[in-house]
Amino acid sequence: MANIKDVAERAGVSVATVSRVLNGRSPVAETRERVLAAVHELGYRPNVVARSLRTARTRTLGLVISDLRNPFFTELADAVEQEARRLGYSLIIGNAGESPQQQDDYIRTLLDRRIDGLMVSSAGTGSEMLGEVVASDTPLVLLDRTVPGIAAPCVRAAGGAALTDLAAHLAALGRHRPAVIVAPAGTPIGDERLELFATALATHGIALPAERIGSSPDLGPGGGRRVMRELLDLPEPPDAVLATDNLMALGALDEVRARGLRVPDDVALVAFDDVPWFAHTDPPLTAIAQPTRDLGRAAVHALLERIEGRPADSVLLPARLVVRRSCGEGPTHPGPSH
Amino acid sequence: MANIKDVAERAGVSVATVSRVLNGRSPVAETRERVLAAVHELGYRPNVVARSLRTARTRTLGLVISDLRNPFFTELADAVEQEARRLGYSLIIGNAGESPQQQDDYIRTLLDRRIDGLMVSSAGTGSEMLGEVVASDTPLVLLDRTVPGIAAPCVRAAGGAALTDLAAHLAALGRHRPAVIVAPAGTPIGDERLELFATALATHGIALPAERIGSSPDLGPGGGRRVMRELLDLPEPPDAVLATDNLMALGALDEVRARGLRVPDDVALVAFDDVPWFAHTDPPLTAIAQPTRDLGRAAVHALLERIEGRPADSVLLPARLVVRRSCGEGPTHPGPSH
DNA sequence: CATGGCCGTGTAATCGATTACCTGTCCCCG
DNA sequence: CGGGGACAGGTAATCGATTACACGGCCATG
Repeated sequence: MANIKDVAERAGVSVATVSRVLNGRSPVAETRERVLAAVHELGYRPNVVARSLRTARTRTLGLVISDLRNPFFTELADAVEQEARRLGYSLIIGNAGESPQQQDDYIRTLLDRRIDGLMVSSAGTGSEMLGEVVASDTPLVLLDRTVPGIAAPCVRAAGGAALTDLAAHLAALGRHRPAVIVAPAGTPIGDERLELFATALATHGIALPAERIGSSPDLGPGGGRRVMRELLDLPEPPDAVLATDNLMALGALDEVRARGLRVPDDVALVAFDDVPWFAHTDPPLTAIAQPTRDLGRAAVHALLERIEGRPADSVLLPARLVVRRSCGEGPTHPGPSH
Repeated sequence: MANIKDVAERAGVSVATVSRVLNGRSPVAETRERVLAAVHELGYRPNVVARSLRTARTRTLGLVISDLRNPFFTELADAVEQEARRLGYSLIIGNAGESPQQQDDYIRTLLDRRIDGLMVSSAGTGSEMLGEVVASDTPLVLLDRTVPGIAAPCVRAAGGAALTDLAAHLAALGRHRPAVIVAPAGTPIGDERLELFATALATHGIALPAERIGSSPDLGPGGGRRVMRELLDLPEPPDAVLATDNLMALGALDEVRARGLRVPDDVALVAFDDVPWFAHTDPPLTAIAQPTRDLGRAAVHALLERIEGRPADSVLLPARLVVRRSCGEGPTHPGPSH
């Protein structure tokens, strides 16, 4: 593969001149033409590895997400990737698979590659690598999930308004025994959603007792199903369940159907995170939709601010309630009317 | 951030010795200890950019896929990423969004970054960049989709057996007016699936006339829905539809429901590509499942063979039919019995 | 006791770019 | 007509690693 020296020789100039032409500096028209011709004839492309070594910038961002197979994170990653690319950056996506160990592994790799900035949607709790990121001066932005003790801007959705709407929705439908399926206590975002929901319910005089708060360390469908089983086995089973993750909601739905029960007749079901598929499940699921693509874009922008040396603030974007049919009453929907 | 020179100074040795210790070459125990101590105290990590410049290897692979938001490709990407990481490689995922132009853009970027090898699940047809990849001697493996005229091993699923099973399944259920929703003619993989299916149907004496072969350049739900509309508007509408992509199947399902028709009562629906959500749609969809994770692993292995200078063969892994309820009869399934 | 080989380690070239600094030309103006 | 400034473009240092080659010390062997 041709390098800058080959181009210089063919154009009869020095490497410095070639570099200047390609980076839009001084040279005069005639020289410039010769260089560009040589570049074209040789099919020359600058070696970004060498360039990065010299300039100490890689024009690459890192994104570590909790679970690539979770459609919420997929869409987030897609949005981040598009925005990064639009701004001239490449993106390396790291998949932590909800394991803090794997997450640290990946952050390590990304730091080694000297990425210009890092976005992390943190898996689980305590990760010493995040501390190292801050110590290494690599610009960092947290995405979707905050991490206590880490001084970095966080971009996420504010669920308050949507959860208030949801509480009102459930109250209006006469559901008075709500339950929640959350990530284990200690996960900042789970705790927050739980608290906001409980507060919203309280304004309608509805309680959320501890036994109707179920959690599982497995954030996939399996975990959701197991928690739903426990909830349904309660002496006073819930008449409405909010799952704080879309995959857990799916598992919960499985358990309901496996028992021959029906949503929403026997129990209402709501998911946090709206994903396209929820419109096609049986029944279509009411969900709290995060502004996923906006979150991705905002994260990239915040990160670029930090990369360029400016401070960046945390960003909170509002989530909203999308009512379908899984609570007993939905919008008139062009679907089969059974 | 500390570099190799800092380590050398602190350990009282030369940079060469440090490099040798870290790469497991000669040095003697005592020197080695001093070096490792210095590495540890300084928190030294080798600069992979500099290393790559020198060694001309980046230990990074590229994967360009057609659409990150399509769950089939997501799972594929996830499998590829895990296997690559297991073998000590990083992965840069590029999202072509079904646009050949964007695909070429991304391939260009990846070549510029001097990735060690490239996997491409090609969007659409004719891409001159793929030719350039071959010309640049960058190891290349095609994934899921072949590209005529490109001499590279291709890893994909063989749909023959599954499509034969499907034809038998439909025949047994008395469906005699099948239709197909495919990508536009010319897309190698679409054509192939179509042909295999037609052949399989023929052995049961079932015809697949041209008017029941619908295609759309839009491979998302929108395209699927539009094609399904045309099919249902036929004077003799089909009683079974195979969509060769999971998102198109989803759009098709939408159209059926929007008309107040029912699956499978009014029309059977089958999707190529099984994704977890199909078990939760209304009704659960019968699908042809590709061995997605195996495909991802095989692609990485084939690519590494080529990177290490050995030839690599194309790989064909069998797909299989997963029967659910969208053709009118499914396995006893723990679901609501309505 | 001299010589040769081996082993551990240092010196310096190298990868391919960017860029500070210097040189040489040309032109303008006093 | 000479001096200075502007500007094009060349020379060489630099980024941080790897690695070919050289060197010196030690041991073994003739």
